[in-house]
Amino acid sequence: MSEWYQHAAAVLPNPSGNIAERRMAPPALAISTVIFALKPSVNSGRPTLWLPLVRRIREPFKGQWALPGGPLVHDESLQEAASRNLLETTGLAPRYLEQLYAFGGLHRSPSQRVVSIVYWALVQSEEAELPGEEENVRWFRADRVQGLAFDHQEIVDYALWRLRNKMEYASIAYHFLGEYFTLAQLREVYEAVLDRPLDPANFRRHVTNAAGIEPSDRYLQGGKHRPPRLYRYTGPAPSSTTAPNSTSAENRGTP
Amino acid sequence: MSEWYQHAAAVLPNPSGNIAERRMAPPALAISTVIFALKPSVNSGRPTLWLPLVRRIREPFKGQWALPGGPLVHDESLQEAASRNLLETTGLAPRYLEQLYAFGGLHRSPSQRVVSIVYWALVQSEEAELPGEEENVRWFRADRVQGLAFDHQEIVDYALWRLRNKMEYASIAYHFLGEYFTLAQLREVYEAVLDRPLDPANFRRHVTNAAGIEPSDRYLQGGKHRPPRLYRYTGPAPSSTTAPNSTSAENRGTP
DNA sequence: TTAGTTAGGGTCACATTGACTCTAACTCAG
DNA sequence: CTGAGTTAGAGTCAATGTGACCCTAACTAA
Repeated sequence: MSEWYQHAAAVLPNPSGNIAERRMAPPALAISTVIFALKPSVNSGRPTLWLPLVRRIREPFKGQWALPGGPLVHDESLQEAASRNLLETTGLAPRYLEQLYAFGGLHRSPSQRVVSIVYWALVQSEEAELPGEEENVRWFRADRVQGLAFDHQEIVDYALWRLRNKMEYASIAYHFLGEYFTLAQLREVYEAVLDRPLDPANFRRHVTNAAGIEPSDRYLQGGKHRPPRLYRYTGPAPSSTTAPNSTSAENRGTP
Repeated sequence: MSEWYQHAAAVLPNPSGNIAERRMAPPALAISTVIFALKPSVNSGRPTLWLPLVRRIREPFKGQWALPGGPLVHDESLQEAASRNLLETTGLAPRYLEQLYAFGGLHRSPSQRVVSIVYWALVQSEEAELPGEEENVRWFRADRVQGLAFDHQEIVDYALWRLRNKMEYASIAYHFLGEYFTLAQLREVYEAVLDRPLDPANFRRHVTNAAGIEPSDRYLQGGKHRPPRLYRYTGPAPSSTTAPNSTSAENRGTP
C-alpha cells in the first residue's frame, strides 16, 4: 500500500542515480487525500472531526503516520486516482471528493522531489467504519494529530481551515449525513466543524429558510423524547459549483 | 518561450517511444498562469478585465493562443516556477500570485499526458504594459476569449468564476490598483469584475467601515471636478490567509 | 399521572443593506 | 467674477437578516 513510492521511482529515468542525476529528474507526481468523518468523541460523546491515517512501513518516516496517498497511474484522472487509492489504502469510498491544493515545496521528501496534489473527502458516519483489515490504518481526532510524516501536518491544518471556511456558506454539511437527518443532527455537524455551540432555534430558522433542504413526512423514532422530523437535502450536487469538470471527455488540455 | 514542451519531453524516459511506451511514462508536470489586469474598454473606456495570451509557435495547436506556461524546473517551488515563467514569456512580474487549480484530465494534450498546476495573478494597470518585444503576446478581453489551445478556455472560465467569488468578501481588489487610489477607482474595480453597477454612496459606506483601508491626507488633483481623497490599503498581505506556505524552508513533505 | 426533555414556534433589539436625497467642493465657460 | 455642471461625500428611511431570548407542544420514562 505504501510501496507506491518505490513503484513510481521504477519508471523514473534515474531510479538509483546519484544526487546530481536525481536533481535533473522531473518531480514525481503523487495524489493524497484528507478524509474527514464525524465520530463521537471518546469523552463527551458529542460528534467531532476524525480522519484516518496510514502507518508508513518504509523509509522515509517509517513507522510514522501519514495521509493515504499513492502514485498517479496512467489512464485515470486525478480524481479517479484519489478515489482508487483511497479504496486500496483505507477501504473507504467517499461520495464527496474534491481537490484541495497542490503542494510542491522543494524539500517535502528527503530523497526525491515530489509534488502532491491533495484531495479532501467527507464520509458519512455509517460508511466511515474501516474494513479493519489492517492495523496500519487508524482514525485520529482531526484537531489532535501530530508527528505526521512529511509535511502532512501542514496539509491537515490547511484542510481543516478550508473546511471551516466552506461551512459558512455552503452545502457541504449534508455530506456528513445520510439521506434523512434531523435538524439537530445537522446542527451537530456545524457545531463539530465550527467548534462552537449554535442556538437551536436560530439554526432552525436559518436552515429552513435556505433553499435545498426540504422536510419529509417521516420522523425519527426511538429517542427518549419527542420525535424530531426528518429532512432531506435536495440541493444541487456540489462538484459542479466548486470546480471545473476537468474529467470531461472531449477536452484536450495541457500547459 | 513555448519550447518547454520539447524540453520537458527531453528528460522523460521515452521521448520518442511509441504510444504504448509513452503511456507507461509518468505524466509531465507543467505550470501555467492566468493573469488578470484592468484596462479601459475600447468602446466605453470603462475598465474591464483583460488577460495576456501567448501564441503557440509549435504543434500541437500551432498558431492558436494559449496561457503562458512552462515546465517545472528543479530547485524552484511551484510559485517560483510560475513567477519565473511569467517573466520569461510575458515580461510581467505580478505582485499577487496564487494557486488556482490542478488540471489533470487524461486527454488534455494530444501527444503526452500533462498535468498542469495553474496559478492566477493580478497586475496593476501601470505594470500591465507588455514589454512588447514580441508580437506573440497580446492582451484579450477576459470575457471574450475563444478558440484557445488545449483546455485553456475552461481554465480561463474557472479563473473568472473564482475571481468573482473571491471579490465578494476579500481584499483582492486592491491588487489591481496602486498604493494610492480613490474610492471611485476602487468601485470601478468591483464593477468591472462583478459586471454590474454599484451605488457610490453605499459602496463608500461599505468600504470605509471595513478594516484594512485608511484615508490619506492626499487628494487626486487634475480632474475636472471636485478632487477626491486618496486612500491606502493597510490590511494583511493575502497570500498567508488563503494558502499554506508550502515554500517554507524547513518542511519535508511528500505523498 | 407526572416529571423530564427535546421539538419547534414566536418576540424583541440590533446591525446590515439597498434606494434615495441633499449639500459641499471643485472646474470650466462666459 | 459669476454661474452652470459635475462629482465627493454625508445623511435618511425602510426592509431584511441575525443573536439572544422566551414559550408551548409532544413525546418518553417512571
